[in-house]
Amino acid sequence: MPRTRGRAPAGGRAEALSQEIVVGAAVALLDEFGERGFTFRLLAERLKTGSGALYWHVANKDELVALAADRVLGDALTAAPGPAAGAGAELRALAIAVFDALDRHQWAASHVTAPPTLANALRLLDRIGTLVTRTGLPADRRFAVATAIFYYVTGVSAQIIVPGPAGGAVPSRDAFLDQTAEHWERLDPAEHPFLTRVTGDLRDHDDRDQFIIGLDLLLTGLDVARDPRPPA
Amino acid sequence: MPRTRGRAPAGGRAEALSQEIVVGAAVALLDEFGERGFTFRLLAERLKTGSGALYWHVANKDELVALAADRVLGDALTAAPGPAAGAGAELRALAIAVFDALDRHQWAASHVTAPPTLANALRLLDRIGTLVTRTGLPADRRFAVATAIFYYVTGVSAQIIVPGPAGGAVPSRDAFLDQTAEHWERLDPAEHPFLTRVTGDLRDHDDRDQFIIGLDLLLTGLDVARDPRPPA
DNA sequence: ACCTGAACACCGTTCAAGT
DNA sequence: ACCTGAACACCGTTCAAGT
Repeated sequence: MPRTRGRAPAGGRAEALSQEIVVGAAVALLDEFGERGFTFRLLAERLKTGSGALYWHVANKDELVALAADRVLGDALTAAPGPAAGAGAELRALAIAVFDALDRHQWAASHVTAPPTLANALRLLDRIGTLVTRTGLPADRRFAVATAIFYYVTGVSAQIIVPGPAGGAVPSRDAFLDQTAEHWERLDPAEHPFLTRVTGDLRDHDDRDQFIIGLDLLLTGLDVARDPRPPA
Repeated sequence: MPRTRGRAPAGGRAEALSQEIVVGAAVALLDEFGERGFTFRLLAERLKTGSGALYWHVANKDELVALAADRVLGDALTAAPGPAAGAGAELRALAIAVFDALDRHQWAASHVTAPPTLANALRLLDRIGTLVTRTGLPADRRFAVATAIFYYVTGVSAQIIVPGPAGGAVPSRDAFLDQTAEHWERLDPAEHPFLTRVTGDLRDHDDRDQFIIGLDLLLTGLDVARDPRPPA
């Protein structure tokens, strides 16, 4: 039972404020209004408190958003499936679980920084490193490879998951892709020989599949690094 | 010769404003003061104009920063070395040139979005796609692989290159790493079996090398995808 | 120890007015 | 067509005062 020292909370709030409550409310508002629409005033209102009160629980807005993003990572870790057939498969499932969690909270990906210092980012890197170890990779390469996978997951997710304008409003991803594809089609084929030929792929592609394709390239590379075969 | 219609520019500015001049000044100020310290007022002052004048040349601050980031990508493209021995080697050199350019302008990486719409981002993806084509990868996989490499380069760069506080002030990356390593050392080895064993690697690692290690994993994966060998 | 809410310093953007 | 600069609406953060 949480001790409630000092004055009882005002308004309708049942519990005293805590960092956990503040971060939880921040996640909800970031989901709802996006990073743009998320303000301390709004958060204070939602928590029925003064905006100054928040500074008792977090140092500033940057720290709060970082903590909110770390909580999203925590969701991914608990959502990730358990032991699978082989460390490689488990690594793949973990990475996809993180992508999916970040996709559900589009503002979050760009706030996961490296090297990790927050609790769930640390857990994630540790789990990746443990799985990399289990693939049999020599000890002197484990840190670099684990970090590379961590960077891929968070960095590429942030690149793919562009935080659409508002939370609920989806201004049609298809419309955006169509518009971009038309733009590419109007380019000069002499200057853009590749792009002018792949507009069909652009229209059809799926973001999650794209993430997985790159991930599989990376994991294949890991496989080769672990067990190099002589050139044919 | 640029036509200068209307009133001659005030103050000491020799030329009329243009989007090119505005973006150039924005890059300089972003380098100097970081994204935090970069304001339209400061930019207007630097250009000896009113802050409202900037809105004649760019729609808003977001667009201006995106254009500034795209210019950094342009630098990378002109800096990238020419034809190398093999498409794979050229791909690798191009990716590293982009990383280096983004490293020189730490605010830029997180503002390169996908799918690309700005001029230099389009050039970069086209160049990557052309090189991927030259490796001999079948047509139906080129788009996905080229995009994966593009995402890796921009996304992982953004993750690795954390925009230090101010522009010139370097609050010692080593100090930060030391501090993080100490943090990891204090973790419970039962909960973090991997991290507590790699603090040495953390202290010693080089960001650019890390980028390249992941890149090489990816390119190895591409190599295998292009020319799959039967399992041993 | 924790909360309140007004006050401060600042910022992006707009716009009527100029040339 | 392009620039000026004041004005508007808003925001993160601080802090004296409360309990």
